[in-house]
Amino acid sequence: MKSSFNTQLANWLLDPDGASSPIEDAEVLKKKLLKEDLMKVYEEVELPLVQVLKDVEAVGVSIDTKALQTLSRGLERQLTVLVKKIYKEAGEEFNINSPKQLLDIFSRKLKLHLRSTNVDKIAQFKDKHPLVGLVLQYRELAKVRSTYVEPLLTLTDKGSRIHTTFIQTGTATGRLSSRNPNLQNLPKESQWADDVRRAFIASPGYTLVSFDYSQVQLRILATVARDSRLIEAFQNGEDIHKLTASRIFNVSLEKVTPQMRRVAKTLNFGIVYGMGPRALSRESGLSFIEAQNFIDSYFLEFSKVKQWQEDLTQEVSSKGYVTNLAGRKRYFTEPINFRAAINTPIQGLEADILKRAMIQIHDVFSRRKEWQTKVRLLLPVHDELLFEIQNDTIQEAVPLLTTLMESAYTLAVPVKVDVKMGKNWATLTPYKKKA
DNA sequence: CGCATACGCGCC
DNA sequence: AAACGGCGCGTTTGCG
Repeated sequence: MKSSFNTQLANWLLDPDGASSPIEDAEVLKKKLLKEDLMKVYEEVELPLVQVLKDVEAVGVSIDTKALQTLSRGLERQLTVLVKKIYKEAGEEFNINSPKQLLDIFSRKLKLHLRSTNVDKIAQFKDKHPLVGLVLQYRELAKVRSTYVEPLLTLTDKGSRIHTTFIQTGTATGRLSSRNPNLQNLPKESQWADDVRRAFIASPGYTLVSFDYSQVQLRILATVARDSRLIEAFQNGEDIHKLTASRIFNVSLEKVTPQMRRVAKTLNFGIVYGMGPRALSRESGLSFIEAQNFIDSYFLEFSKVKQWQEDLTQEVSSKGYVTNLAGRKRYFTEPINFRAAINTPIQGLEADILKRAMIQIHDVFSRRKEWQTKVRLLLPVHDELLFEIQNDTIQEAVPLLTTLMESAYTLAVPVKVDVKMGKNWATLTPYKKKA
């Protein structure tokens, strides 16, 4: 089979931010890929992934359009009621969707002089005036309807399946993105999440099975920072957030309260993003000083992580780029965003792990003709793969898929996958191996 | 009038 | 005063 050189992939790998002008000539691009040590990730990951994604797009996800239509009508009705209430409370009609007009209303009617109307800023004033709560309710409903329910109904095909488009060359870190519709940002925790996700169903005779990499970014951090404490904790299957809590609060593991663990969890995830005290205090409710102290304690305890961050900022300053363990590369220009630089090798390797898993799985299952239609990849979501599997094949396929995902890439710590299954995407329950 | 931008918000 | 990384999208608003 003739496989022509993919210039789009090559251009993107050479400069995933798309800052420099694309080079057209394939021979020049090949030389550049070699020179920049990007040929491996091109040949082993991006090129084979093209066909995998095509297949995934073609399969699509089955949608319960009846459920969506019911949801749509319900939202419509409730929104009508809400709008009336809001106009009444405000004493006039205005465009609730306009932050500008909303600020004006808040200022004139509530004597609340704000510079932003986002939920974090205004939620605290819910008790002060009923209008605030009503507006937030309206926002939630309007968001669900206009961003999810209506577009999903529009984009579902005659066979009740929806086909997203994956953008393989759209992100700076190596992740995929999804559009028309974006199936990677469906509500999960909000009040309406289940109503939306219930509409994503398994084909008749199939079951949805999701495979989630467990704390993969922290496992990558442990690996790249070579932090022995983190590595040990993952090797021993310890509760990583509890461990962090114990260290930063300077108490024994048994004395860690749920509260302390929560802060530690925020911090653990934040570290990956280069989080500062301000962000931590905002996220956790701690004071700025407390947040600063916890970050200091964290770096005192996990000094290798601190060291890794410092080394990396050095490197990006001198070389002008960062790479991840898979060889993927991202250039930074002045002024360098060091937080992005810190996050890039972690988020990027996560993407490479998932991509390698997808390719591996595609290879294995396309070789087994009898399994081709029985195990279908429906959707990658950054650290998760959603499949639909024919009911009589689940017991056989799940362990194999789990193993393939867990062995897609070798880290300094075990790579673990959590499996859940169900008839729709809202009600997945942990997979239990049959005895 | 269409297009680009800002805002706000959903996910990992 | 401020900076927590990566996305896509609906709506409003300003610009040309």
